[in-house]
Amino acid sequence: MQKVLNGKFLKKGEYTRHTILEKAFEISYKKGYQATSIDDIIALTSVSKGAFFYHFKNKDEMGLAMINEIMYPGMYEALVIPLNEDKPATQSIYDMIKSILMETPAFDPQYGCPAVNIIEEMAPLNVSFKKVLSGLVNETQNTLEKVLLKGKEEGRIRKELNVKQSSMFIITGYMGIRNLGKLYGVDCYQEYLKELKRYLSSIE
Amino acid sequence: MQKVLNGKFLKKGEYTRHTILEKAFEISYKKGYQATSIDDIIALTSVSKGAFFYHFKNKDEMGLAMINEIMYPGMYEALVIPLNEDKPATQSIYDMIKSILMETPAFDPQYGCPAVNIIEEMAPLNVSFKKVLSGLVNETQNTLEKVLLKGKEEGRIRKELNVKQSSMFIITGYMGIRNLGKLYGVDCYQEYLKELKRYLSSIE
DNA sequence: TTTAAAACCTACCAAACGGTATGTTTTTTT
DNA sequence: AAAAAAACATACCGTTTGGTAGGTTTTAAA
Repeated sequence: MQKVLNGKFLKKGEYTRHTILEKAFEISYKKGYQATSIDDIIALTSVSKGAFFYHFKNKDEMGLAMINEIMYPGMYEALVIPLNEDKPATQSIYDMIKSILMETPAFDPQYGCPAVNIIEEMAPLNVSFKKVLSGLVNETQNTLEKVLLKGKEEGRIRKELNVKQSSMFIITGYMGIRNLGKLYGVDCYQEYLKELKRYLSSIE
Repeated sequence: MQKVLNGKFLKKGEYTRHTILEKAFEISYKKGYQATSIDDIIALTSVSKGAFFYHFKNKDEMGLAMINEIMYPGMYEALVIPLNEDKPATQSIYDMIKSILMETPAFDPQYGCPAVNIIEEMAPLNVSFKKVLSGLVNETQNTLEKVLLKGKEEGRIRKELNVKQSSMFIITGYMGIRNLGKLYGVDCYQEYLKELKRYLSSIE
């Protein structure tokens, strides 16, 4: 019991489990989830196949754990926390999206957004993935809605605005630009952000 | 020389080649490109593996042919042609997107859009795919730009609007809603379309 | 210090994968 | 009708895949 992660002490087993998930996240972000083999993962972790299957009863259980234990907290840090800062609603949303797009070194435009990728790939194929990913998107949309609603109350956003509709529209834009970025790189991020700003000012 | 396709007479070889591409398109739309095996395809076409490799020297060459010979014409029919109808710009764009989303029986919300799917999956992994898919998106964006420009000239769209920016924003929205639809189905299409209409009226 | 549980390792397996080699049939040209 | 080219079929191959069996080491509780 001497391994440390984020200031927490972990049992050895918990630590290896977590590194497996982290490495699986890294590889599947670039190669896709299905194309990432268990052999790929254990090669990068220098953990044996026996250890892998001690912690996860099959690949998909690992994949679900990866979403819950790596991507969920990552989404929280990149999205929920910044949106709770005390700024005008539209500014807060714009800054958050710009920050995710331009200032997250772990994300490479050519590989898009891990969450978007795995939705695209796995939601149609596996109901368990679909459920847990729906939960993740629900949370981000709820957070956006709250910000827009608060903006309304502060009189900074149009009273007639349908916040559910608008927050969904913002999310689809983000998902789309992450996809387009795979073709055109950061250049198209800039143009997207400009038009996003225009859209946001249109709801003020 | 008696096989007929779209009113054209095809040599037998050309016909089988085309059916291979069509079936490959069908399966890979639902399973993903990489997860679709050659055995899957030949099982559905009742064509032998020898025939497959007579027509394509490997799987990726088939995949590229599938994009060029199936998806490209499909994009043309669903996008370019409708946008050239004589309507006000924003109306034309809205109708086209609504039609693709709601009135294309071959597309199932849970499986998204074939073009978006294969961009997401293959653009980061294979430069040949990236190139041909960039071409496809370029053409759709150019078509959108032309429509917006024409709308400007007719005085129906704001003079200050950056058409490149706006057309890209519209495309990212479409890509995103196709992704979100995998989680929430047609229900979210409706809400997206409402906000799209709001956005389009904001550029008038 | 003993003991039991947790954590891990090695070697293996059947199925599926993309692709090839070699031959046969069908179609077209001469 | 003969010859050549196009179009296909069958059987196979090496590799990779997710997963298992069975034993060994490491850690923590008694």
